[in-house]
Formats: sequence, structure tokens, C-alpha cells
Amino acid sequence: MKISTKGRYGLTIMIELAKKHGEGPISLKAIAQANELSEHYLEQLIAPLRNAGLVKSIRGAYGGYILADLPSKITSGDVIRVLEGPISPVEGIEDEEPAKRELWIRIRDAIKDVLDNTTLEDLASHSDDGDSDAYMFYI
Amino acid sequence: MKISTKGRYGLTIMIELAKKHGEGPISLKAIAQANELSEHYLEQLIAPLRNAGLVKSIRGAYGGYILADLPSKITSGDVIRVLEGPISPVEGIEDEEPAKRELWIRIRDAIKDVLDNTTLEDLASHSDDGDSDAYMFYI
DNA sequence: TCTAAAGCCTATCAAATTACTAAGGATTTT
DNA sequence: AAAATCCTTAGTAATTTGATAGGCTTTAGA
Repeated sequence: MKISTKGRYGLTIMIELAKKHGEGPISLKAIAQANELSEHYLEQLIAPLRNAGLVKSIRGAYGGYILADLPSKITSGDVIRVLEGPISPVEGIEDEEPAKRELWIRIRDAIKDVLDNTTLEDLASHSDDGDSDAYMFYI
Repeated sequence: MKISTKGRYGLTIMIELAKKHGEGPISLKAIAQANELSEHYLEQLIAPLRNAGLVKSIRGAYGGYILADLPSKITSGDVIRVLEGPISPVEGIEDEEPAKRELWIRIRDAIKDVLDNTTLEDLASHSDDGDSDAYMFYI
């Protein structure tokens, strides 16, 4: 029941691009270094994001990537769907018996609600809060 | 971002036990046959449920399993936590940078809210609804 | 025009996880 | 004693994950 590094690193890329939106293309190398990630691996993640039309690429020296739209217009759900597939706690909800189907639908809709209502602008804005609150991490 | 067969089949077992609560022990064989699942595989799933104190076992002929508590007192969250681990969309939420940490916490809390407020009684009760509504299955 | 910086593409691979299967032992009831 | 059932350990094929390797193409700027 986890989001893999695909979705997590994909969001990392998109948040970096959102932070520097309007400043011209950002290279993957810069993003990889800033986040201590493998540039090659990020290349594999941004390919589907480009195919899905969420980012645009500029080739050649001083090239890189830019968001295809305003940070306020791209949601975390857009990114997660591209990299992790449809948002659903199980595959084939429709084939489940009614009891469990109902449960999966409730979970799916709850996740969907969060992901589709959180934009890159939201995420990029409070990227340097301190440790805001005493959260319980294991529940 | 999926709940595996562990959690799914585990819930299947628990819902069956909830449906027949008060009717004496139910054998895994009966549950396996009713749901067309491997009895051996279910044995591996019910072991942690027993260790966690969610079910009690009665050995020997005409033995089986019973819920350790009322169906209204056991939630889907109890079952999923035992079989899938802590409810969280990523591991190590605390190590994430604030932007993503906030997102994961929102998702986690949304899932937690559903799972902890859905009891086996809820699930067992509408196990034979028709196809109640026109749901959208891929979102 | 050359060169370095960058994107683009394909293949390969080790580790982990998932979803079982196999085999048999232990316990209790009829 | 026989049958039913729980209990435990081990193995394994398929899939996914998280990379690594290497080379090709495009472009800005010296």
C-alpha cells in the first residue's frame, strides 16, 4: 500500500520545476544533484511526464525542462496517475463483491480528493517550513 | 499504490467470520471453497490475525476460527494493519521534505479515517446489495 | 565549425516483493 | 483409530522496483 519512488521522485521533479517556474529550463542534472538522486533514473521518470504533456523539454546546451502549465493548474494527482497508474487501492474494483467494493471505493475517493486538490503551487510554496507540528508518524 | 492479496483475502476471511458470528467455529476450508481461494495461502494469512488477537482458533475436527470480538468492534483498519503493515502511502514520512510530508500525511489520514470507521459489521451487512450504483471505476 | 551541455532512447540487471505451492506435523473429536 | 482441522516451515516463479550502462541527437556559445 505504498507509492513507489517513481511517484515520489516524479513529484520531487515537478516541485522543483514549480519552484523555478518562469526562470527558463531546468536541467535534470541540477534536480538530481539538489536531491541526491540518480540522473539516469530521473530520465526514465520524466519521459512519461513529457508524453503526458505535463512538462516540455528544451534540447541542447542550456536546455532542460519546464512545466507545461502554471503550477496552480497541475495537481499531485496528475503526476501520480502518470507514474503509478490509476488511483485505486486494488485492481479491478468492479469485480469485487459489494462489501469490499464499497470499502475500496471509499478509500479511492478519499485519496483522490487529496491528490486532486493539492496543486504543485501548494506544494512548492511551503517547501521550507520548519518542522511545523508534532505529528504521529506511525498509526 | 495497491493493497495486496494479503489484505484483500484477509478481509475476505474476516467478513465471512463476521457473517457467521455466533454460529460456532468456521473452517478455513469452507471459507477457501466459498471464495475459490487456496486454503494453504489463507492459512498463512490467518496466522498473523490470530497472533494479533483478532481471531481465536479451535483445533481438531469440527474446529475452525471465530472472531475474538463483536463484528462491530473490529475495523477494516485492524485487519489491514496486521497484514499490510502501518497505514501510510510511503515509508519514512518523517524523512521527507515538508512539501511532500504534508501531502503524505493528508493521504494517510484520509485512508485512516475510512479504514478505522468501517467495521466488519458494516461490511458484512451489505454483502448482497445488487449493483447499487453507477460508479466510475477508473479515475 | 567545434565542443560541451543537455535531452533522448534502449537494453540489462540485482534485489525485493508477491502470490502462491508443497509437505508434513500437532491436536482434537467422533 | 481415523478424520478433520489447525499449525509451521520451506521453496519458487513471476513481477516490480530501482537502478546502471552506453550511445545518439540537438543546441548554445567560443
